[in-house]
Amino acid sequence: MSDEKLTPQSENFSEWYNQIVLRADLADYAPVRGCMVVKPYGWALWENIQQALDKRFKATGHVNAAFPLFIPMSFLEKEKEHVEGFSPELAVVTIGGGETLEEPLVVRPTSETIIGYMYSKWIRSYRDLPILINQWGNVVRWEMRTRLFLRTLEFYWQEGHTAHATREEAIEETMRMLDTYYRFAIEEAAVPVIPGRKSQTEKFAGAEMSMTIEGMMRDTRALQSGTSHFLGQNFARAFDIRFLDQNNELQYAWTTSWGLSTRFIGAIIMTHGDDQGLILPPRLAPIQVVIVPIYRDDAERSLVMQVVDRLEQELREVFRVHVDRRDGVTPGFKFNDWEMRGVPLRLEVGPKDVEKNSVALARRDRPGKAGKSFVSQQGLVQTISDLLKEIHQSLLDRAIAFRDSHIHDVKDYDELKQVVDEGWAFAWWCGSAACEAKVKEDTKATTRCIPLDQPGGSGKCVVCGEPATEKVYFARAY
RNA sequence: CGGGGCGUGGCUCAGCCCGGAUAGAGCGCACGGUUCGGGUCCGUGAGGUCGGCGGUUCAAAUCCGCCCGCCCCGACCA
Repeated sequence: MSDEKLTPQSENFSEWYNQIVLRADLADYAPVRGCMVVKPYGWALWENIQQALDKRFKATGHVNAAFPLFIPMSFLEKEKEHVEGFSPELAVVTIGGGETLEEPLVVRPTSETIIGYMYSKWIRSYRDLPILINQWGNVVRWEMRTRLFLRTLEFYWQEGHTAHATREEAIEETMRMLDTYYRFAIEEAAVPVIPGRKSQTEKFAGAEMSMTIEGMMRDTRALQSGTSHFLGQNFARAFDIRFLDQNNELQYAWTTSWGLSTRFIGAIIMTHGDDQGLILPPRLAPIQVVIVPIYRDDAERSLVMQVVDRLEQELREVFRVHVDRRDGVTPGFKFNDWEMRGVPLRLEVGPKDVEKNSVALARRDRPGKAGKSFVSQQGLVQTISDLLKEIHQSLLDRAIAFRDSHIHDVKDYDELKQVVDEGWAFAWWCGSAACEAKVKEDTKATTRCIPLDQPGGSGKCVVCGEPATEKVYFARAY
């Protein structure tokens, strides 16, 4: 499977990424340009992401539903910014059943329009609000350049769409879902994203305000890892989503939408991975503990397997466990193989362990001997449980340390230009699109977000020197 | 869409410039043995009409034309 060494991150980060996706068995290239096949191991990871998020959505009062893949072209055209933003990347169906369609159907690039249409049918009274619906599905955006997980023509995601009676409530929802993503990223994936607001140029097509969680990858480039949009009344007006309020007055609803996609798998890979391969955060890893039996001959084998089988039964109750029963490959090969696949914890059982009632544990976040320990078979569930928590924390700590050491509080424009080559710049910004554009032209860096966490006070825009009240991150992004 | 690179067994590539007879290697795969606490070793074997179409030629993986696809860099983007 993985016979050769990975290209080191430092040598060619893109190449490292591509190799890891293929060799860790997460996904493969599909026969259609820009499309991917998510392989079972990658899909298992996505399923764990889905479960973790879905639980959080349900806990905040949301329900799931499913809307059609096809959307009438005219729907997209009802919201001006929306159609302008998406029309260049639409896949359009013009023939169905051998006949030219009266109206072309677009394969959904996102579902605000069709859901907006349905909401206008469903909403009559303030008593019908709020509507809090999420959908797990796939969408298509005809991108120029694609990369597995990061940008594919078709991708899997969830999109939440809510409608509210008041502006305040919709904004509250927008922020709640941003916080949901933020906590998911930190608590489940150990990915220390920064929550903040998108600039007007970077916001979602059709939104009044877009919130984002931005992650720093190990090449210091930024990855937008999840978004939550306050759509104002834009889509309500376009689709006539109106209701009678308590005073019997007709009002437009306030809507939000929020999404997180399979791109997040890319975030996990590029936040934690090292030159040995993938490192998966314990709470999301499809396999949390892999057991590698070690033996020389049939006699040792049966001895060892007895213990392995017993431990498997015991651990299976609590963890996602896999026993590597492959014969004909050496333990050393298996070690490397599972490290490539990012399994957070490896458990080795050999003849010596059978004798001493012990096992060897090797943690993925600390390569080599440093991460290896020998522990008793007694109380193993607790030992492993503690260790997995520790691994989660150490992954998070490491990622935070990396992120913070590559964020530079820049004082002037020269420093900004220098810094964005190998990090993020944190700077005062006046909010003008012209200053944003200048930075982009000079450095290829864009504003990533205006973080919620602001130092307060005011300063001078790093580009034009005009008064500024907010600080923003500038970085090169995926 | 602009710039660059590439398409030869499953993978990575050699061969192409300078056309010539059964198209090679390493890895992987199958079988047998050997090994097994950090990517074992040996043997045997299966597997490719060289991206597609057309042209030149006695003869094309090799030369010419068109097309298709992929990767990297840019513009666009979850």
